[in-house]
Amino acid sequence: MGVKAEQGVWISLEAMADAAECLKTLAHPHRLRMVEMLLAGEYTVGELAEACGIPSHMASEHLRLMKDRGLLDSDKDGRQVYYRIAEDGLKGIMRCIERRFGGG
Amino acid sequence: MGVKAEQGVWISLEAMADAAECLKTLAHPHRLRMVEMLLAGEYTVGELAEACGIPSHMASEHLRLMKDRGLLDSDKDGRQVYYRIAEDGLKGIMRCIERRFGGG
DNA sequence: TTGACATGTCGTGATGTGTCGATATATTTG
DNA sequence: CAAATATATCGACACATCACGACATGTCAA
Repeated sequence: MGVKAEQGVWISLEAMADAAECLKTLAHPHRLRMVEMLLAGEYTVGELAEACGIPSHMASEHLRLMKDRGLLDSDKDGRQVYYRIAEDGLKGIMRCIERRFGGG
Repeated sequence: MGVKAEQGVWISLEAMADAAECLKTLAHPHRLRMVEMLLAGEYTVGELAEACGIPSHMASEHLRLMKDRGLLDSDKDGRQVYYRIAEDGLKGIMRCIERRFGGG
């Protein structure tokens, strides 16, 4: 007990606040599902909404939140809007989630 | 645009809810700092509190939250309490965070 | 036993978040 | 133009979260 490694320098609390905001944005079952899907390809608001079982105007709000925080980006095509991953780090996080929570 | 991979089966929304709860628990700068430290060794409530710059009774609340949700465990030694990592998956998540937010 | 110390618990007020219905905007089709 | 469709926005409400002070518990040492 009390055994600790020799390390005195940690990630700054400011960086941890950024990381926390990113995790908080991700920490919702529907948003996680959307990110999971978008890591595999592009989807419209309606497709993402249907996969989550929610009305599309709610999907739109989740997507806007993630876009505002830099996680996603979007392209308009006619009256549809395609979203895609903008933050590269999401791939690694989702891999961790799949390892721990997937196929169980 | 509209290019998507051939995949029809995602992690269940129930599993995503579990993952979301885990991420939400982690999504706080002080809790992230605590987890980062505990991945390197064992620390007492007071040591973790000082590293975060918060009173120890607040550190105690964060630690209880993470323990209640299965992320941490603790051992009492006299009047001190040592916390340690209980959830193996935290290692991978923290590695992602260090890659993306560390040293920058 | 008394006091100091480490940790934990409780109640509260401020702030943030999720959900939903109603409505708005933009685009295509007839 | 009018109707239908896809997406976005607004306002309101319930609910969760956070930081904090006050207080409680347990442990050690004099």
